[in-house]
Amino acid sequence: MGLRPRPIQVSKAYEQVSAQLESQILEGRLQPGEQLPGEVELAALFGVNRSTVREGIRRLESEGLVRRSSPRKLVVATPKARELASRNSRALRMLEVTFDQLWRVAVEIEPLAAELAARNATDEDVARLQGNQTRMAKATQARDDRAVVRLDLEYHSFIAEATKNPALALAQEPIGILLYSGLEALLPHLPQAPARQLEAHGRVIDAIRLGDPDVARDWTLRHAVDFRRGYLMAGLPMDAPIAPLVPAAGAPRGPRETTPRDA
Amino acid sequence: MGLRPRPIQVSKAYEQVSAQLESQILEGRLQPGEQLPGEVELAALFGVNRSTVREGIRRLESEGLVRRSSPRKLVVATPKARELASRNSRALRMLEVTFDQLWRVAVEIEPLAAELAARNATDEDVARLQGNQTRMAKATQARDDRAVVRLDLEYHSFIAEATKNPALALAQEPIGILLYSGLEALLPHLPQAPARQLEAHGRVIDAIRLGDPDVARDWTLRHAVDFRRGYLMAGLPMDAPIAPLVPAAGAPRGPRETTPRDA
DNA sequence: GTCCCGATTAGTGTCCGACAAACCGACACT
DNA sequence: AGTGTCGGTTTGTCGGACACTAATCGGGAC
Repeated sequence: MGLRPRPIQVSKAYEQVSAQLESQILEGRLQPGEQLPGEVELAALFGVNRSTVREGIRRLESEGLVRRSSPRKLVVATPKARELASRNSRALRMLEVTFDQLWRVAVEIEPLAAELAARNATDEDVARLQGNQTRMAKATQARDDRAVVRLDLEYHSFIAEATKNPALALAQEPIGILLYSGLEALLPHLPQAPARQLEAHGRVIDAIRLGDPDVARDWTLRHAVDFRRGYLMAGLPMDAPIAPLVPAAGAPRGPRETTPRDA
Repeated sequence: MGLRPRPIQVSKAYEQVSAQLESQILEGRLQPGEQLPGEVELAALFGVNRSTVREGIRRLESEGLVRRSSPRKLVVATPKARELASRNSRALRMLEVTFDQLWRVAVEIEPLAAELAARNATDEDVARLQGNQTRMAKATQARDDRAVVRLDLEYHSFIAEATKNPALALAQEPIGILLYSGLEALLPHLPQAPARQLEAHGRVIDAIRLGDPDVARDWTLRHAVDFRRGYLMAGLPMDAPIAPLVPAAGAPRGPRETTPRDA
């Protein structure tokens, strides 16, 4: 029959605490920067024990809705894009997303990001990008693969920020983080890759500095296509998870039970 | 001077608990589906109090890395795309993203999503989309604005899922959720909007069913452009936050202090 | 032997009380 | 003015306790 039993859920007290605080924040009754009462006072207000309040607060903290400005002060905050990005990329890694899946999205988003960066970047953004480029040149010359990867990730992050578009940053960063981590596997096979990358970055940065969206877009697209080609040439698999969840080496594959104890 | 003090951070015990468990999960030593020991046992293993363990677990729970399959069983899990999406869209709302910012990203991503859906959708995906379309037709005829919005969000969510590309879904869903919530403000001004939407959806769904990526992409692009035009025609602001953080009606705007208590 | 039902047990949710350490603000001192 | 000291406040952590419920087990009915 038409009976559709919504799964009943007993609401634990600590969930109600975080839920209530959350809705107060989302409704704007508690505005970012505002300070919350201490744990004891909160406990009194909600009529629960301090331990319960603490568990509720942990959740809000981990979601970035509140933050400790100092160990004593709990203030309402807006989630930071960077933290969201890293959480999202972690999730993607766990979902065992493939290079191909990531690339398909990146090849559409990154050119847009470059375009918007060219439209909206501040002088400061440009300066940061140029600083990145300088360091990248050094790392390239020194053949420091690890630094190259790190700086590449930083470059993409700077671009995302320069767009002044949080929606874009949120969509792009997790993908960029994961995709360009794949660079690490690529570099040993393609010694010339960093040099090509350096040039592409340079062109894009110039275009951004000059406020030329079309050139920025174009070179970013080329860069992405080039990256894929490099990945193919290196013989790396497009359809395998970027960072497969390695089963603990030597451990039996069967469903292990309860404990993380095997030290 | 050149002194660059790295911000010193004391690591609380509950943070170490969640951090250790998290890294065990990310390294694959604890695999999804695996069950964790009870709180008491964990407390013993880590050599801390149960309360401390609980606070650590709250964090992992809220990040979707662990989940309670039954109230008694705590199992390792992979974060669910839907939950990530809602958290991300909440964050975007708090960042006061504008219609224009959202739309610029959506207009690039959604056509891609439609294309990939046309390539990868299963029969089941198509059936779900058709079910959505049927209900949308009813809601349109009944002029039930609320239902139209809800079904539109569902439509976009189904498309995202049909792509079989988690990276895309993660990038698209938060934006779609927020952008098409704007539909609610639009409908009263444009009575003909639902009908146009219905047609566009129908075309896209047909293209997906027939496995025609180009048509799916094309109609989705048209739909997005149309949406923007409608928004403009309705005289709605493109540069204002989609969902401004409303200060509680009638409340003084000054920086309120500590309490959420005014019931 | 299998199946169902009640008793048992284990584990979570919540509370209480306590204490050390850190933090913050104020005050005294040089 | 700048610095040291001090005391109250708040957090982080602990140990213990108890109710309630889900899983488990044992026993009786078939």
